Amino acid sequence: MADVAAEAHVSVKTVSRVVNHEPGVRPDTAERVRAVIERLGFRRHDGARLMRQGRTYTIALVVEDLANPFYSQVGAAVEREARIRQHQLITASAEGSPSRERAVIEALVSRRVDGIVVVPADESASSDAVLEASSTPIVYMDRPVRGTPRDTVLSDNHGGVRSAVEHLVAHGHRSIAFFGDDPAFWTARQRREAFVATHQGLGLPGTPRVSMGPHTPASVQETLRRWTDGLESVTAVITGNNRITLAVLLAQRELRLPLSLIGYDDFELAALIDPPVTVVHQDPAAMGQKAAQQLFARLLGDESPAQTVVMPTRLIVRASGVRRGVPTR
Amino acid sequence: MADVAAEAHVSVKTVSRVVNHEPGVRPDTAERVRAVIERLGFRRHDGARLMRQGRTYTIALVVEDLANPFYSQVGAAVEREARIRQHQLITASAEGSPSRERAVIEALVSRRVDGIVVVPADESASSDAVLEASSTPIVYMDRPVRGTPRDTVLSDNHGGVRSAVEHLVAHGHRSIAFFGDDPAFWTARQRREAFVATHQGLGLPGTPRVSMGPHTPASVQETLRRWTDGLESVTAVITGNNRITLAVLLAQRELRLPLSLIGYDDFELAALIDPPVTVVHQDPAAMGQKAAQQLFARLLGDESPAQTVVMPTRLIVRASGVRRGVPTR
DNA sequence: CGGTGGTCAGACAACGCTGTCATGCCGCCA
DNA sequence: TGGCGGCATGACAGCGTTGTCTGACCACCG
Repeated sequence: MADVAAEAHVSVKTVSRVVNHEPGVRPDTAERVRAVIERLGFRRHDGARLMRQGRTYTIALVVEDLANPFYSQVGAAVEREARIRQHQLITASAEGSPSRERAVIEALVSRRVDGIVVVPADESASSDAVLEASSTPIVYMDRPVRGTPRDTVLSDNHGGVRSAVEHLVAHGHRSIAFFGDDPAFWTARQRREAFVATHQGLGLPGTPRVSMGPHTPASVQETLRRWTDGLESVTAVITGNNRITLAVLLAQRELRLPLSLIGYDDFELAALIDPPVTVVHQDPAAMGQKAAQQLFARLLGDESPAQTVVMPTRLIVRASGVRRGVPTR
Repeated sequence: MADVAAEAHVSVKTVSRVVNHEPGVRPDTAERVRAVIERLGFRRHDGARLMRQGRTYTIALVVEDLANPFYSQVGAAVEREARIRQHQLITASAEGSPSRERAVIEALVSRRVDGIVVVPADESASSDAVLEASSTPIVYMDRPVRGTPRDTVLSDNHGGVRSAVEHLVAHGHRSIAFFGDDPAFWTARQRREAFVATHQGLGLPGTPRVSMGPHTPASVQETLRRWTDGLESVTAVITGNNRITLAVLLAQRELRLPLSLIGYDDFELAALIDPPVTVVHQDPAAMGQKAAQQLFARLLGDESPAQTVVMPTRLIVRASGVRRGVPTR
């Protein structure tokens, strides 16, 4: 900027004014400055600018794994909201490790990002102190966190599972089982509880059959074999996430079981599997958008108490939920 | 930092030394400073630090759409490389628009990111001047760009298509058609050319049947109907990307065509479709990793001439490639 | 013709940190 | 006892901007 100023025989401040379209520069002066800027290929150094202004116009997204479609859709949505508001997005993976997540968040705070959206690795509010000290706004997604209340965007796990159970029951199923993810995950526990509650609420016979992860394809197959072996055979299965849906589909094909199935999370080509798979759809893009909007509201000075939003799920009915199972009697 | 210095009765420079683990501070002094830092919740302001040092320890990735699995895998790989090297990653979508891409790149250059990985929207080197002036290293991915030679990481489109054609021919197919994407895309043109060349190279009868995009499900279905109607019916189809594979699968199901199929790009659950879909797999993670590595080599001072790397593809053989088609005679 | 107000432009400090150089102190040796 | 070297620490400038304040100049009015 100093170079431009010298070349154009003006002060740096005037160059600054021109660059930022500030008023109070005579058109001919501005033109002269612009010409020099063009000639010298000058670009304002945003780092310096933002330092002066105290804001970085940058937000961050911390997730487990960017390649996971759920997170990548969240990422795309958050990036979009950021771009609309002239902010940049830093994305970072914590790879599911709470300690790495903490380190990542601290690094982001050191960079003075304006705010952070996090899908937390666990429920310990391990970065609370840092966030507090720096008063960096944060929005948690998908899973709540203990400690200081913060803005949180969750998915309606309970409603999603309930809609799945109800759908199966409406199609005549009475013997429904649930494959959940590792109960270390909050969402997995939520979905399990929802399954058990709905199972009992609807007065289905017997104890709810539940198998929680971590699963392997072999363990899923083994469990499935056990459940379909005998008089009280399961006729329908609900899965707790994407990966498990895949495992169940494979096992089912292997064992030639005509089970009904409802998967949690929609997936590409679910419609092309035979039979097309009915799923509980959470809308990651909507969740990401909502989280980003919450964050930006805070950045604009919203001081209201922390808020938890529960996003609805939607049952996408395809063919796999209808009765076609092994008769129970 | 000044606050800490005052509180600990030392100079800011000493605080700086402690924060950065520089030698030349007496242990007891360091300890006192650390205590104050802890008490005050001080965090070094990386923006200021990086400004002083001239590097931002930040790289950027510019793609079309973060939610697209191809790009999200690239993103995850690039982020990983960045994290390993203590850099942050800014991700940005250009949504396929060259002008937006240009704006995005200019913004990144203004932020003085240390380097950029781009999947370019088109072949016009529209950001050349800016990159040149700022001497920001850039690596192009998936598609080359005209203008100044730059590091580029491509996929072996020719080899991928050739392996697909050869696989089909090996299974007795003689009448193979190709559905490509919009020829505005460099990769689409590459794959088309590869198809035509291989078709002729192997001495397959007739003119190669090719349909280029943009496609709609309806247009795909119509074309497919035409090609399978009559004596010279097509028995196998090769698709030019993911989306087209999906469209063909749907059309095929609709029309009840027992076509063989090889898709470009692997996709989740390709193994679960009936029959499981044989695909040409490009490895987005490997491409992203390679691109990031190239970029970091430049950041470390590698001054060698721009380099183009072509990453191999792999044919993942499932069932859909074998002969099962309508007899040609 | 002096005063007033408006327009354009520049000087200067500051954002928070670090690189460079200077300083003070201590111990050691001749 | 004077000189020297090494260690711990600090003063200061500067990274590239922008906010604030000041100043020069001009036009206009009474």
